[in-house]
Amino acid sequence: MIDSWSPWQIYTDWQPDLNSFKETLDGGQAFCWNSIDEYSYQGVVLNFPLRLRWLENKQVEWSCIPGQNEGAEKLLSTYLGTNKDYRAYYDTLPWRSDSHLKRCIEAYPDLRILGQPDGETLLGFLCSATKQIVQIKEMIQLVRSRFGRPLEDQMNQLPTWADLTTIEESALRACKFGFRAANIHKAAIKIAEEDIDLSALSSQPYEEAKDALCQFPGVGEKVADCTLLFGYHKLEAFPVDTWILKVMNRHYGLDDWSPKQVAHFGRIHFGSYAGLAQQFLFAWERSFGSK
DNA sequence: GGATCACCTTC
DNA sequence: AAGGTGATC
Repeated sequence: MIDSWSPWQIYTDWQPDLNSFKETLDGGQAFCWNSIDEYSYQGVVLNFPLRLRWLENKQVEWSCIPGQNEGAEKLLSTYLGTNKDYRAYYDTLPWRSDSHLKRCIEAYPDLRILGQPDGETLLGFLCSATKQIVQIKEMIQLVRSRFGRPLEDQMNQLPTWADLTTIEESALRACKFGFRAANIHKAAIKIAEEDIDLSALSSQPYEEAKDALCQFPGVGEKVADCTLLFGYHKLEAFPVDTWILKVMNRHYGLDDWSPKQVAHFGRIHFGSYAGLAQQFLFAWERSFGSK
């Protein structure tokens, strides 16, 4: 369709290198971005269709649907993290004494932790158990196109948790959700019946919010930590998945440590911004750590 | 408590 | 085997 996207606008608060740009949007924090070409992505966040592109001078530009400019700009400032002092975050990480972490940061110097809508983040990571990123994206895309509110140009909003109460488990299974369908259906019912306000968790401390999330079926420590890190911007969350177990084994000598033990080590070793460190380690291992 | 296994489906 | 969780022993 002609003219369905606004003119490109400069996003002034982030000037990433190309690797950091791609890894931030499409490195497993979010499952809604599809590449248009080597330098740009299109996706839908809440009810905002968005495009982001990277230019040679490290400038990032964005575009939305005409009429949504104001809302889109506000959303992006949360999503990409305006006024966050990443320099200060890096400074607290132990890269001075941790040469592997230093190497990971140098590979993705402008990597950011996204600030996604909480409900979308929870749904995404409820889909993530023993799935690869491409598969999670496919599941999310299917449920979006079949059950999400239609937006411009064949794009759809992700179903809300209220929407999900009306979607049968079998319909979710038909979206390739597998055994995750039951968890998601039950979580939706629980949210509705107990009148749970997911956004209220953001004002709670990390441990309390984590306990609350772990009450949902299908949410254990790893899914809770991912939701807290990418959906509530709680940077002390340190998700431990198979990649992080591998990292800790190979680069930190933690042989045969349990996920719980590794999570404890991570919080002690990396500190208040352990989740940011985790994302560097994760990104590096996936791209450069050989099998 | 810690270890083991089923759970859907696909690459 | 793939970005886990929950039930069972």
